[in-house]
Amino acid sequence: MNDRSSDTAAPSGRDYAGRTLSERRAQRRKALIEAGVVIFGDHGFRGATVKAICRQAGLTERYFYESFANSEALFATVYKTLVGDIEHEMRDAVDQAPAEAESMSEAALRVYFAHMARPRVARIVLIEIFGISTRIDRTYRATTLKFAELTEDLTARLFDPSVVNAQGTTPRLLSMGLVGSTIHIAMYWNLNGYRESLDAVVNAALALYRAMAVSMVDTAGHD
Amino acid sequence: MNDRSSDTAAPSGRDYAGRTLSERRAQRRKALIEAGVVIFGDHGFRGATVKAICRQAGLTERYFYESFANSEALFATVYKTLVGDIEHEMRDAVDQAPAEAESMSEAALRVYFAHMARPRVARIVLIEIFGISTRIDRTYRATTLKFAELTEDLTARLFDPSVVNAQGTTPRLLSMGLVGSTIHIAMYWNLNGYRESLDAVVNAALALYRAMAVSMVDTAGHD
DNA sequence: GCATTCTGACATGAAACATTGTCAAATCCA
DNA sequence: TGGATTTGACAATGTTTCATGTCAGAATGC
Repeated sequence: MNDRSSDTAAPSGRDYAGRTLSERRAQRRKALIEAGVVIFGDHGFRGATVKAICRQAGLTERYFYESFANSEALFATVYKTLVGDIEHEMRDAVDQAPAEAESMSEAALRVYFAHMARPRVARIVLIEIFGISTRIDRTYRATTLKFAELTEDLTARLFDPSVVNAQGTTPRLLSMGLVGSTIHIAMYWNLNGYRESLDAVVNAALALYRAMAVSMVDTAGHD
Repeated sequence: MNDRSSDTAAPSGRDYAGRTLSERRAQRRKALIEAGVVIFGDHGFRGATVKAICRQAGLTERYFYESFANSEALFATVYKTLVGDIEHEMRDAVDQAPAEAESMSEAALRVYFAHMARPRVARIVLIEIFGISTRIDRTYRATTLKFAELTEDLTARLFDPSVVNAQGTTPRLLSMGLVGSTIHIAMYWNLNGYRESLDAVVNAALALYRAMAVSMVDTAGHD
């Protein structure tokens, strides 16, 4: 359902314009992904046509189906590419930050919101991802889980199991809640026209993480 | 763009089957909204056809266009109806709860998650709402804002402006974050097959509200 | 009872798109 | 250079669905 390796074309696979077949294919595929960011980001998934994407990529429809089975497959790839880049950059920022939960969290959040400041990326990652298909919904769930796990890694000590169980809830639900607060602040930021500064949204998201930390420490201390 | 009052039909508007014209129209409209919950909830917005909705409602296509300009208009009405019911019931629960922030918050959250326990409602309100059109996106933003304001009303004292400004953020962003954490816990609950109990998700959401409250009080006290 | 209106089943037209196919020009390699 | 392949532009086909139209029969008020 995702990508295609070979299909209608190329019985021989010789060079063309100084590039091998696989190089040409990879380049076209990359162009389609970048065009997908533009078209999906500007018109949404529903408003995007294969023709418009190919036009943006400077390719014709035939090459679309060389790399992707349909526009949903391209969308899934676009989404995974964007999220993968963000995750990678976030992990780098965490590694380079002082080894302390607050600094690491702030570094990660700053990277996240810097990406969400790009309207096309924000629209794809925050809005368009929903309601396309159950398959894509599963991709979203998996992605969110990964970020929740990242959150749990970062702040593992905040979610002392005994404390958590005493409150009658689970660390997974709490970290999903924190991830959701971050996502939603970004969503509001985008839908409301980016009126707030980057610092403001980073601090708001961070305040919730900090509050959760403080709350946990307090609860543990008073027991 | 939303609903229609009169159109192709009825130059006279006499009774039929013991009901006036407006009564019949209202009944058909209601049937369409209820059918919309089923069809949109089971197949999503993209997977829903006017024909399927009419079939579910026990009506023919003509009566669809009597009440709605297109399926997007029906979806908007379905969404507003569902959210309006939830909001109404939440406010009732808050009014009947002990006049104390934690009890009121818990009462409201319990109502919210009780509704989100219905898969069709959850899918429409949490998933399908996104990416249909910019108009619907605005509806979502307005709805979320209303819930953020409700949160702010409930916990006004938690968001002492001086405290908040000292943290370099705004109460609106914080309340949006809290609303987002609640929404996202519900989304996870739904996408993950409702594995957790109602109490567990209510407590997880409540923990974040409580944490924010504790954090604010602490910060204010230490200044 | 009867002309009129309402209803439901189905037909029809129109538009948008995805996907495949055609073909001439560009490019390669031998 | 010449045969083969790759590319790009565009046509063609088929499907889907919306939105409206048609029409016979049911129900109404007078």
